Amino acid sequence: MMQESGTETKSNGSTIQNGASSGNHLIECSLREVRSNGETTSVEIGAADLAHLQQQQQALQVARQLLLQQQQQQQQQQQQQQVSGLKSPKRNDKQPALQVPVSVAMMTPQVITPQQMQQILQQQVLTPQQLQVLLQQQQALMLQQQQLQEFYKKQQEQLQLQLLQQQHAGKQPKEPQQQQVATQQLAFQQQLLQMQQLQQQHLLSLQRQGLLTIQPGQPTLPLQPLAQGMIPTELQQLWKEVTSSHTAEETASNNHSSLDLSTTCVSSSAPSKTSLIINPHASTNGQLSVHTPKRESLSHEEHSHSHPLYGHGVCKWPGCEAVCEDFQSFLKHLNSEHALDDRSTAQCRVQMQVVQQLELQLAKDKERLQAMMTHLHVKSTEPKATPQPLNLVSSVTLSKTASEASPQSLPHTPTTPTTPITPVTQGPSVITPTSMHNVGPIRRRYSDKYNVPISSDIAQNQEFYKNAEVRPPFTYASLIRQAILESPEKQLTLNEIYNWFTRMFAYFRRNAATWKNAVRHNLSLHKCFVRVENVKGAVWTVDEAEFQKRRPQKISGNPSLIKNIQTSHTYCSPLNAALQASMAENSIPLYTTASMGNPALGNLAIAMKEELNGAMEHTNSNGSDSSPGRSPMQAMHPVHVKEEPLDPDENEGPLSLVTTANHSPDFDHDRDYEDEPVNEDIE
DNA sequence: CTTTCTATAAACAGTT
DNA sequence: TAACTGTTTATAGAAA
Repeated sequence: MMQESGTETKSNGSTIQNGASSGNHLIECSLREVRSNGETTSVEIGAADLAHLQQQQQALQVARQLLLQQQQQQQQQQQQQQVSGLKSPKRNDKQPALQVPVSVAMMTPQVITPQQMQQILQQQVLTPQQLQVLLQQQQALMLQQQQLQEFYKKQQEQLQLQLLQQQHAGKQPKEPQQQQVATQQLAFQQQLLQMQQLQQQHLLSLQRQGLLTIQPGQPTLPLQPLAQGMIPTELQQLWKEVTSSHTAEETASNNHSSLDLSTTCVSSSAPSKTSLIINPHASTNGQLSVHTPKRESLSHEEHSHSHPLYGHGVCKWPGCEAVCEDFQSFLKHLNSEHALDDRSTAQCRVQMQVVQQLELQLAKDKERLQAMMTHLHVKSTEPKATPQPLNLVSSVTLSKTASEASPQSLPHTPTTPTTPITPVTQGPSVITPTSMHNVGPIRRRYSDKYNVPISSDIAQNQEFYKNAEVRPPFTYASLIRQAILESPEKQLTLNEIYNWFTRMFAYFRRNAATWKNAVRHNLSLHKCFVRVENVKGAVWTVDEAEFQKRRPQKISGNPSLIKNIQTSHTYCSPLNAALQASMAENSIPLYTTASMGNPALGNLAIAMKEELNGAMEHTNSNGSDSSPGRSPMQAMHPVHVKEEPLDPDENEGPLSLVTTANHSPDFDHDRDYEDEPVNEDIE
C-alpha cells in the first residue's frame, strides 16, 4: 500500500522535476502544468512549509484516530446488536469452521478494512435520541446567535441614543449613564463570550461524536479558530466596531475594563474566566452560565426558546410550523406529531445531512480564511489540498506501520473529510441498521447509481467525494468512462485515469493496488474501452455505442435506502421544505462570506431530491405501486429529473455533445473551491 | 435456481 | 531487474 503510493509519487515526481528545472517561477505555474498533465501531486510545495504541513498532518492524524476509535466502537455496538443476523461477509474461507463472522475479527482495534470504513462512513446511523440531542444543540446555538444579533442591534441603537443625549446634555450626567452603557456593553460581551464557549463545547462534542473532524491548519490550538469560525462574521465585526468606538470615547474619562475585555476577546476567543470575573452579571449567574446559556440575560420571551423546536408560537420541527398556542400544547403536539416513527426518522436524517453539509461548508470557509490570512500576514504559501494519496487512514489500517508511515509521506495536506461521519451509536437501536441509509453487507454492490447520471452526481458531490472516503456508487466502467470523457481529448493514458480517480475520490487514495488492478481489468475486459496507440504511447478511449449496449443494467440503488425512502416518500415535501427552511433560516445568514455563492448547499438539495426521486421512480416502476399518484414529490417533479440543468453532458447523450471545447484541462470544474491555489508567491 | 454483471485477486506476458 | 501496462482466468457476491 505504501509501496503503491510511493511508486505513484515517484512517477509524478519526474514530471514535476521537469517543471522545476525550468525556472524559479515554477511554483506559480506548476500547479496548472501539473494538473493539465493530469498529474496529481503536491510536490510544488515549498520546502519551507514542510514543517507546517507536518504539524497539520499530525493534528489530523490525531483527529482521525479519535474518529476511528469512535467508529470502531460504533461498529462493535452494531455488531453486538446484529450478531445473529449477520450474513457472513466475504472471505469466509479464511475463517475457521466456526463460521465466526468476519466482522468480529475486525473488531480488533486498528484493523478496519476499506469496506468497513466505507460502510461506516455511509451508515450515518444515529439513534433518534442522539439525533434529537444533536439537532437540539445545533438549533439552540443558532437561535442564540439570532437572539444575540437582535439584542445587539437594540443595544447599539440605545447606545447611539445615549451618546447623542450625552453630547447634547453636556457632560454633567455623564457618570451614571456611562456606567449603564458600559454595563450593558459588558453584558453583551459576556454573552458573546458565553456563546463562544458554548459553540466550542458544541463543536467539541461534535468532534467527539465523530460528526466533525478537527480541521487542518490549526494543529496546536484547534479551539481558537473553531470558535472564530462559528461566530458570524457580521457579528464579530459589529462587535469590534462597537467596542472600539465605545472605548475610544470612554477611555478618556472612564477606565472601565471594556477595553481589556474587548481586546482579549477579539484577539483570542477569550477564556471564560475573564468574562466571568469582569462582568458583574456573570458573577450573579455565572455558575449556571456555562451550561444554561445566558437565557436569563435575554429575559424577554425566554420561555419561547426554552425548547429549540418551539419558537414564536410555532413548532419549529422541519417542515411542520404548526401553530401552538403555548408551550404545553407544543409539547403535546411534539409528542403526537413528531413521535419516533419512520417519518421523523427520515426528517432527522435530512436535518442531519443539512447540518453536516453546513459543517462541511464551515470547515471549508475556515480553511479558506486561514489560507487568506496566511497569505496576507505570513509569506507562507499554504499549498492547499492537491488531492493527494491520503495515507493516514490506510496507515491506521495497517496499525503497525502507521506511526512510521505517515510522517515521511510529506506534503499531505489532508483535505478534511467531515461529511458523513458516523458518531457513536448508543442506547436502544430502535432504528435497525437496515432501515437506515446505505447499510449493506460489507461488500456492497456498487452498480451504477439508480437513475442519477454519473457526471451530475460527481459534479454535484465533487467535494464530498474528494474529501470523504466514501466509495462512489458507480462501477469502475462508469468511472473510467467518466474520466475519459472529462478529458479534453476524450482520451487518457492509464496513468491519467489513475490520477483522475485519486483526484476525484478520496476513496481511491488508498488500496491503490486493488483498484488500479480493477481499472486495468475493466479497461481490458469491456469492449467499450478502446485502446489507441498514440505517439507517446497508448491512450484509452470510450466507444460510446458499446458502452450504451451494456447499459440496461442500470437499476438499483441500495434496497434498504429505497425501502426507507419508500416508507417515507409521502413526506418528501415536508422534507424538502425542511431542507429549504433550514438553509434559509439557519445557515444562510451565518455564511456571509464568500461561501454564499457556493453551490454546495444547493447541490445537496438537488442531490437529495434526486435521491428521493430516483428511489421513488424505482419503487413505482417496481410495481409496488401503493398509490404513488399523489406523492408530493411527483408534484414537484412530474417527470423524472432528466433535465439536469446543471450539466448538459450526460450519459445518454451522443458523444459529440460531450465535447466541451471550452473545457480547459480537466480540472476547471474544480473552481468551486477545492484546492486553493494560494501559491501565488508575490514577493 | 440460473444468469448476468461486477468486484477482486492473481498469474502472466510484453514493454519501458 | 523492477515497475508498468495490458490480458486473461478464477472466484464470489448481488441482483434480475
